[in-house]
Amino acid sequence: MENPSSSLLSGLNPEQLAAVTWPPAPALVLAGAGSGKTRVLTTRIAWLLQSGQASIHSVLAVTFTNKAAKEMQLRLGAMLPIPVRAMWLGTFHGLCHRFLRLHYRDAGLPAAFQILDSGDQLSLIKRLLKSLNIPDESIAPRSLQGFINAQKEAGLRAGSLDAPDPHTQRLIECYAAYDALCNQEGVVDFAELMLRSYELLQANAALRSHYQNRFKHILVDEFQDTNKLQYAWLKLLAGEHAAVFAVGDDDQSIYRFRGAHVGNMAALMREFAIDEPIKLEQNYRSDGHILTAANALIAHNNGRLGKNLRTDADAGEKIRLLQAISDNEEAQFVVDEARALQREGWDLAQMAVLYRSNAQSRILEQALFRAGIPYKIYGGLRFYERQEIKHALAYLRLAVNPHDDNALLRVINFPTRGIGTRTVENLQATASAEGVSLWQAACSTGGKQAKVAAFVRLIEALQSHIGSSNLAETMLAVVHDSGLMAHYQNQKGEHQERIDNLNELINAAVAFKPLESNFEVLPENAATDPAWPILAFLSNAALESGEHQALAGEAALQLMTIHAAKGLEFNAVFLTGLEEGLFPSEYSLAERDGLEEERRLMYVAITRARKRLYISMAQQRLLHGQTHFGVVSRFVDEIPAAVLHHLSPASGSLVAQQHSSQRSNPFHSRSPAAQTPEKAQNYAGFTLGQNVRHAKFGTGVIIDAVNKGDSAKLTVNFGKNGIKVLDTAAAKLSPL
DNA sequence: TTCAGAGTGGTTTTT
DNA sequence: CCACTCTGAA
Repeated sequence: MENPSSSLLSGLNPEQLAAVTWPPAPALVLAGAGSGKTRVLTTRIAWLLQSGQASIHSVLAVTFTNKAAKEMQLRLGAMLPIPVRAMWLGTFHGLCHRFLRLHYRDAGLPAAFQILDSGDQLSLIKRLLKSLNIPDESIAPRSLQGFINAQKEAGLRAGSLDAPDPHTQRLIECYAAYDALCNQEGVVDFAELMLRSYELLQANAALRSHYQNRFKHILVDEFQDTNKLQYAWLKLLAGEHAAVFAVGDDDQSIYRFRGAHVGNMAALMREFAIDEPIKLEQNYRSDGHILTAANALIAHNNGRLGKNLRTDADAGEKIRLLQAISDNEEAQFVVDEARALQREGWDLAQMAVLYRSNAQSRILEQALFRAGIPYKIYGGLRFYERQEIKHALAYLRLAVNPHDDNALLRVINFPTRGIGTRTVENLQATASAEGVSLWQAACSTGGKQAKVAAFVRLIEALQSHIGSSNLAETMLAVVHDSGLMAHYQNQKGEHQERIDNLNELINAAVAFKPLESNFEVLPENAATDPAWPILAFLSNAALESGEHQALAGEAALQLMTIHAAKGLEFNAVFLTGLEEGLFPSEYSLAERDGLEEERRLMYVAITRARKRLYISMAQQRLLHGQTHFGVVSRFVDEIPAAVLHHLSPASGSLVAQQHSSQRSNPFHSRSPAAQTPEKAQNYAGFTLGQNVRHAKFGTGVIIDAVNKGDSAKLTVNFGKNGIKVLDTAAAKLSPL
């Protein structure tokens, strides 16, 4: 009989197999672009569960984006019949949120605490600065926001900071005032979700040991993107015993500007005594020339952990390089080539146009629009960030947590109900004089002001709705009773989209699956508090506002920044705007190691392409209303000339002669069939997944076995000592 | 209170 | 160039 793990593990290359079946000890997997990183991560979880080494209770798996988390859930669910949603599998912020909902009391938070997204955070900061009489030119709201987030991401509270200069001193004071205000209003920003969780684990020994004992396996995706706080949180959760299994690629670290700390990879190796990372260097995505270019480019960086991608694919086509006279010509080139490829049978949805900054998209858009080529731009305004949606949610937030001043200010006069700046200022004065929230001030002065009183009654009506109806009915009431829907319906002009969005929000409330299935143990307020479904819905909206739903529909050319393209792949990629100053960006050159980060970005861009890669630049470009004259980016010079094919825009047909016949993707793993775990079979006294010790190779884990009469042939992964096949008749193996 | 016109500033982005 | 914020008049 075939052993149960074989179907799970079949099709893995030796490196992947070594990673998937690594014994329960800390490991760092250096996974190059297109090397099957997600597959390794999910297969390892499945293997740990199937071989009985772990239960879904003892695994924690963390990613950065909701997209990645969903992908893992999906794949895992396809491999094993398990209640995936109850697992601690999610984003850093999502898991911390779950933790804080469970332990809100210990964390010092109200049961109805709300999450601030970055827009909410910024408006709260503006309000704070105004109340402190600090003018914008003294401290810009955005810079304070950056300061606060950076401190939190480094795990630092205002009280523990020292000021090297008077300006920083002011910033620190504002930080302290900001935290106080958030506490007063019962709101937490994204970074606070992490920091509060970390501090709670650190301060509460009982809680800490509970979770440390619970999580035997901690798996981390995109580890190179973790910031210092996230790393500290992981370390605290891991305690002395958990097997931290981190997957990442230092060459794809492109988020330093928001706190990512590549140094965490070296720190992990040092602090968890990992001798050597496991390297996944076999690339299953790109043709040879493309990979050659990527390897050569990234070799210009210093301080890499060291990794070189290889492929079994053919060299494929050379990279096509165009120096256009102008940005218009560059855009026209993209249009012509995309059309030509489409005529050859390439799928439009499998082509992408990438650029360094969003500002570059406009001219491409115009050209595509004129040519009638369908396209889809990623990275626009997200659903939950649209103003009509934020307004509706603010009514809801106010209903569950009336002390949320941010929410009150957003909707007290929207739609306009005659409560102007003057009235609001009076409320703010009353509130700060009496040390109460705006809501309380509105309630107490409402008697004198009919308009304010009407607003108070509106919110109270919504509150009573919560007690008597379900989420969907409450949402319906919010959208209509607030006057929002009527407001957009009565306005002439372009408001149909907003109306559609509000209806879509009601649909989302109807379809919302309560978070209950995300908890094995429910928070204490979940069963008793009628507002719980609303809290769940609002949290979900804040944490998952980033999901750009891939629109199913007509095939469209994909336009996005290089950052947004990370993790994606396309048959053909147009990499545009390769000019000094633009890419690498002027900004980056001033920063320490900024150029290296830009080069990693270029590396990410190149490795998105499977079959065909175009690189283009414009000698003349209109930026901020001014014409810039650019020279070719140094990154182009760092690609070996042997893999480049220069195109000349004057030569008529730009499409090179070769036709690519392999459109279907010959590689790519078959997804292993769903597999029910079978009863552990006995192999000469051993079972799959069992940990064993060998005199010479140390401790390892059994990943495969075949019975052979009285003895058995065991395949054992000894971690850094490799994978060995041992005969129980000869080898001295003892159970651990 | 509201709306329209002047002014300003402008990487990358997830949660 | 364009999108967003602020200021002044109706």
